[in-house]
Amino acid sequence: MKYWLLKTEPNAYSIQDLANEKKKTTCWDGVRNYQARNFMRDEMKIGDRVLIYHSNANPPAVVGTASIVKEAYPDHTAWDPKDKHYDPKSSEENPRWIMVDIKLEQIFAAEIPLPTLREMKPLAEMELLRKGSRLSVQPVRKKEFDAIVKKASGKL
DNA sequence: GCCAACGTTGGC
DNA sequence: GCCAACGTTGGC
Repeated sequence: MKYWLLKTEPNAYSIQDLANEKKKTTCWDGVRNYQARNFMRDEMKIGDRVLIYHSNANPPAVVGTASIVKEAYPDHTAWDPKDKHYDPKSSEENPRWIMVDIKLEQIFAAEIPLPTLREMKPLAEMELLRKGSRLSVQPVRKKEFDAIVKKASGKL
């Protein structure tokens, strides 16, 4: 089983929006970065665990967890000229972008803000905390995932 | 709103 | 294949 972190801007789509979905499940559409796509396409499997991160928020924070419930399939929003993430180079015959479905596991009672993440020793090498890191879909080490969930449960 | 750090595009 | 110009991300 693998561990991941997915970024979302709460202004556009927050973890509360996910909680409000039927079955607390949503398709993770709109990813338009090759490295992020490749992680979703090649490595994400049903049952993998996910940290949800609110970027461009006050403060930016890890706000909860989810899991993968459907593996990679074409992102149809790329074919819709009216969609914000429309890409004319993607077609039904040759889809360039893909998405997965995720299901909410838990919203942390207390989110973990970025400054706190930076103080946590087990997260010293975390991709999210690297200077200039912009990847919206990124792998997370088990010890990083566990440390964050443990912190959120108030056991640290 | 600013701007540093990236990623992509396209001329050559 | 290089690289300048441009667009985007995301913390502050």
